[in-house]
Amino acid sequence: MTATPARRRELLDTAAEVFAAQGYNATTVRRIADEAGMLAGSLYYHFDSKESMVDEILSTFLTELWAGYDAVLEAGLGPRETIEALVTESFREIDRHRAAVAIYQKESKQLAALPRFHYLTDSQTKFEKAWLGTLERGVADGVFRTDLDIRLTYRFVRDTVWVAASWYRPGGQHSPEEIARQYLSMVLDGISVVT
Amino acid sequence: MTATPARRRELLDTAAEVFAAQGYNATTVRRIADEAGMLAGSLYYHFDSKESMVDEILSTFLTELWAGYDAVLEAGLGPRETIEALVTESFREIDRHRAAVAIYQKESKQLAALPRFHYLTDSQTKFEKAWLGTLERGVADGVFRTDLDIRLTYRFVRDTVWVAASWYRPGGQHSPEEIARQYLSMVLDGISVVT
Amino acid sequence: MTATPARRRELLDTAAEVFAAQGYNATTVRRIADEAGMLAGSLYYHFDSKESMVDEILSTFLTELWAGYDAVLEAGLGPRETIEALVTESFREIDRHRAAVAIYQKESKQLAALPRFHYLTDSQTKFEKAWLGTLERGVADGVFRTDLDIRLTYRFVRDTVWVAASWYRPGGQHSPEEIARQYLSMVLDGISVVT
Amino acid sequence: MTATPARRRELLDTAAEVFAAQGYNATTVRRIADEAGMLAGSLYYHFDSKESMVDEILSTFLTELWAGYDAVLEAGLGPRETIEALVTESFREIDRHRAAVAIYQKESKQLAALPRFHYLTDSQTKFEKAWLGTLERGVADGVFRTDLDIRLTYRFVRDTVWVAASWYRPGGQHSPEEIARQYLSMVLDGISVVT
DNA sequence: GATGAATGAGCATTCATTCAT
DNA sequence: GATGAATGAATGCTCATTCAT
Repeated sequence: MTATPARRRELLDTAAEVFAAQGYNATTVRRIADEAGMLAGSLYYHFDSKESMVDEILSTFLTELWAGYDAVLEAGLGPRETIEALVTESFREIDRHRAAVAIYQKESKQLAALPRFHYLTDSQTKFEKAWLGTLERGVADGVFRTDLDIRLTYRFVRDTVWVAASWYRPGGQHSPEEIARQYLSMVLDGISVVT
Repeated sequence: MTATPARRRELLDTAAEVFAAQGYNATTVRRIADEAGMLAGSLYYHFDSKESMVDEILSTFLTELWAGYDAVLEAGLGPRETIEALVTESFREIDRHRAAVAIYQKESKQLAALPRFHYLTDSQTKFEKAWLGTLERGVADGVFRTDLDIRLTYRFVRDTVWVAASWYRPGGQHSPEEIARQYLSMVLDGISVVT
Repeated sequence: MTATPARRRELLDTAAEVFAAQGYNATTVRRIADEAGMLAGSLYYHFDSKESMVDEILSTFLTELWAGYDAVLEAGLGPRETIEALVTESFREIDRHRAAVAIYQKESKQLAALPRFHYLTDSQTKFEKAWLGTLERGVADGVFRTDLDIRLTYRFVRDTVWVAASWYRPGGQHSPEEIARQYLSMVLDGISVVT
Repeated sequence: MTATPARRRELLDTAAEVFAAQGYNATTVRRIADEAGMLAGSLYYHFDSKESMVDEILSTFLTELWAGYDAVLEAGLGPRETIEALVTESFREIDRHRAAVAIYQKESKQLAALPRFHYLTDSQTKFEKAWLGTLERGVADGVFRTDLDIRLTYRFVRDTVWVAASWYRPGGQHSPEEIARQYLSMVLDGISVVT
């Protein structure tokens, strides 16, 4: 007999997969239940609502993400190394929580409108502070170019990394670290040959 | 008095705005009608269905996009100049069809499953051929780096450009051309200072 | 330019045809308008409502039917000859008003519930009185069998005649009079060979 | 506690009653639900659609009808006895499935246009073959009159029997067998006194 | 822990009807 | 006489959720 928290995880993983594939709104509770081999009503023994399922999926993911990010940010690295570490950590999270990341990308804007999901906005703010701050520090330190709009750069780097969740498939050709390495190489040095 | 095609356009613009903001599924026909100052049923005088609205929004956009892309591709430019022209053209399209682009980004995967939207898949294929081909040509010509996974590079450049639709607001600080210039600068030369 | 009453007739004939083919409820005003080469709204210049169209179709038919029936009933014929004349007259009406008869058969029960269509019920009553009365007279006179339930006989004869509207096509192989002759022959003498 | 198939039957019986009384199109799903003491949406737990309800009603009826008919047709009876048995069987079916028969009479033409109801057309064809064949055999054998249009006779007998569903009420004065006996007597020997 | 059956609110869509032009 | 555009009520259907068993 599976212990309750394990069963919960299992169900949430199933739900996350379906949410990621079909979108939160387009996913019916019945579909999740089907995938989990039970009837729709039975899910309500485990969860209060469909909303609380995404909630748990996203908050679990964000908790882990911030554990990793905070560790990086508190490590006292230089701006370039911080960026490198954040990107690498991000791809690791994508690897571990692909579905959750995809949901986050697609649905967080909608969900953030609901009070219970305000933490998404908070996270967004913290996120921006971390990345933008690091980039600014890098510009000040002379490691990043000064001729670029810093907010544009921020969006560029941020999106560049996270959209990867839309095509990334765990167990593919490249490890998350390898993908991070190539992405960083492109972001930092560009794709053109230096002449 | 508004001519019929003008009214259609007006309504589609309204619909596109709402679809982009709330997502296709989460958007009710009633909401669109509200926004257009009419009753839900009245929309059906102009359109067959909610589906045919997105259809017209997306196909109009893609038609225009490909007009621009085809012009670039047939201009006989070198790989670097082609990439530059495609990126610039893309940002111009984002400027002109922000809502449509956002819808395309968020919903095309779902919609492409329906027969009537197979042209989305076709477009996707043509798109990949155009960009990937140009990148490969660039690598062969020695203008793009050879040490990068070419498909990774493709996704990097592609996503980098189109996600911009999620935050871009027409009439903002930068013109589409200026944004294109800075994006290109980052993509081609990187964000780090060459030492 | 067509005079108004002629145009009305034309439109009603069109409507009757569609009502008969698709059923009253299933027929949309738009469909009738299409068939008449105009827009749905334009019909309302000629008629108050869809209901008033069937109303006019049915009442016109019933007026003519009763003109014929009354002539027969007042002719002072014997029971057998009366039945023969009524059946013949009925097939002539089916020939002239096929669509109206078909509508009457299919929809009168529903429509009779509405106050404006109470004349359908009245007609039904008169109808029963005429047929049932004649049959009873025939039984009393010894021209019709006495061993049959008279109401059953009435229904038998009535249905037998009118259902023909569901398959009858004007201009077919047999004239209405010929069909009447054969029907009467079956009803009166049976289909089996007398041994 | 009602078992599932029993509940289904119950609901279908309710639906059939309403369909027969108001017509398929004019019957709203809400009305059926009202009659069944539940909400409209609840019906969809048991059935896919309004269409699938008529489908099940009609196909169940036809299955039973053909069981009876086939038994008769395979019994090797003479033409007259076959007609007698078919008519009797028909009235028994009307007795058992009055609502279904009424629906079949009124709606099958419309419904047969839909692919899922093609079996209605098939049944119609088989039906015609059975009756017409028997009549032809009877004419050849000299038990039925030769001076009648055989197709007219077929329609006469067919309609004569089935329209009865429009007025028949189970539990009435006459048993189905008695009605069949009188109908057969009229059809075979006529209503007039042989002089 | 799970099922079966039902709720109730909401949704896309249809359609008879209206009316200014 | 007819059109184009809109109304508003109703319809079939979906779906998250509840709850007795």
